[in-house]
Amino acid sequence: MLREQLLSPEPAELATFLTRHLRTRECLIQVAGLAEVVYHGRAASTADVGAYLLLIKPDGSVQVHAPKGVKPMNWQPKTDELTAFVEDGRCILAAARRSPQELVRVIWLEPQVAQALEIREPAGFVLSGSEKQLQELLARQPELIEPGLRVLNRELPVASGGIDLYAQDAHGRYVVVELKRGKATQDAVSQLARYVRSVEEMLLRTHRTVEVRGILAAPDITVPARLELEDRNLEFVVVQVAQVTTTSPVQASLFD
Amino acid sequence: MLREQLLSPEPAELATFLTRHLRTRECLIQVAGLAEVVYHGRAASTADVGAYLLLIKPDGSVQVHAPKGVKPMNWQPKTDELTAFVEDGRCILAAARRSPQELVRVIWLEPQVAQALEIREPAGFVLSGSEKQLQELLARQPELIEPGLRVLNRELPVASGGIDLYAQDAHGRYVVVELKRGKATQDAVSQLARYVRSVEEMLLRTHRTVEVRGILAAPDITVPARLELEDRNLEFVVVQVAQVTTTSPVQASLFD
DNA sequence: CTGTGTATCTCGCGA
DNA sequence: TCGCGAGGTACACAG
Repeated sequence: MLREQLLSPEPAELATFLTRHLRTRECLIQVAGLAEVVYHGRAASTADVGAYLLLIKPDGSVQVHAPKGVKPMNWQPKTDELTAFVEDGRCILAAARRSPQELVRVIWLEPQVAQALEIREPAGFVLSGSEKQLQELLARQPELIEPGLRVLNRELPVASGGIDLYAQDAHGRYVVVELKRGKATQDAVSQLARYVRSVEEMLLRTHRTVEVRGILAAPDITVPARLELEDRNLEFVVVQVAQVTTTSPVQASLFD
Repeated sequence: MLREQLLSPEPAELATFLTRHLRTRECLIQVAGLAEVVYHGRAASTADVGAYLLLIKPDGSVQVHAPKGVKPMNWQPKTDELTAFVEDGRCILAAARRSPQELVRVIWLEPQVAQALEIREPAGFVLSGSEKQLQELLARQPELIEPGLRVLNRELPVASGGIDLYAQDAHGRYVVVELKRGKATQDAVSQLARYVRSVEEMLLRTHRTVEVRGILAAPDITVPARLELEDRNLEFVVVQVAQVTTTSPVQASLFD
């Protein structure tokens, strides 16, 4: 799996190494050591010489990690041009991107370890608990939101954006449901209000008068959001994706 | 800088290695090889056996990278408990976190390379072009928004959230300015409308009548946002953080 | 290509 | 802690 490793390579060595593996696009490339990083694009940034870790994935994405946090210090999600060369006696990696026009340059002063790791295609990855799943669940069992609710549409497109669930209640009133997988904030209330307004406008083109209900469905809601919700005459309903509560010995020991 | 490296370690070896370096919290730890990853917390996920790269930073953050994308496949931003042990003949890394209660487990089937990299403290990192900078600029030169505008407050706290710029125009009318560093969307319009409403309510407690203007200041705006803005009687002003347009030979060659 | 919305968002700042 | 908002957000998806 470790295809190649260089220890404290010379600039030219590193450049050759990088160029070779960038070409094949088969390996995850890593370089660790002292470097400067410059970014220019949507914003601009400079990082003084420090000990950083560079990752280049086979898909061309680039990330430079500092010793803290999950987020890279600098990155490039999709590179259109990825080149390594020697300039002023130092190896430089340049990751460029059009649209938006952006450039990340990593200037290696003291590369310590460079590796090329062979990576097979990614294996099956399943994530559960997303909003999409919640939507599917509630589309099947709208009574979890309110008895008598009938779902007319999912992801109903309306004046930019889609309404999570569009429904009719037991009295025939139209209902806009906005789902959130986490605690609902004021943003969600604004979003819901926007959709309700769109639906009202839409219905007023065919109906004389309309009453459209707006329901925010989430496991929880912040206090300010709740206030604004009530202020706007919208409603809140608790919904929850069932989480398997495994209490394996390991987990128990780690949390207790 | 490369403190220690193991090639194809036995489970017990890897566990010992991890435990030792987790204790010192001095090194960035890396393990690459075949593993399974399980996550359970705000959501839940499983990844089949695959070739992944594990990074553990000195601050305790954990990330598991698959061969694609900037985002890790699994991660843990801040771990309260980080342990490595052998179970059923396999080395397991467990990263646990209270609040939210979350657990990431990496089960190593075939660890290939494990490294401990010495990392010095992060060097000076300067980002320019942020909204904060834009705010500072416009607070100093409010005439860039509108002639005669006087800034009364920055980050004025109001009903949860802060108003970027609170000002008064040449006619003495109060003005709420919402800044965006990028293209303004409907969200920004909602936000601005919310703030204008808050200010109106606030002023109505001391004034008989009020007229509060709302200005969205950004380099650009989406069409739907513009429509909603006009609909709500709010205004848009183009502002731009000056971007240095370096056209160094390198950049030119990379983009042309 | 833009526009929109989700995210285990992360991260930092305040109350 | 919670709540809010920014982010070079990344990323997927629709029109």
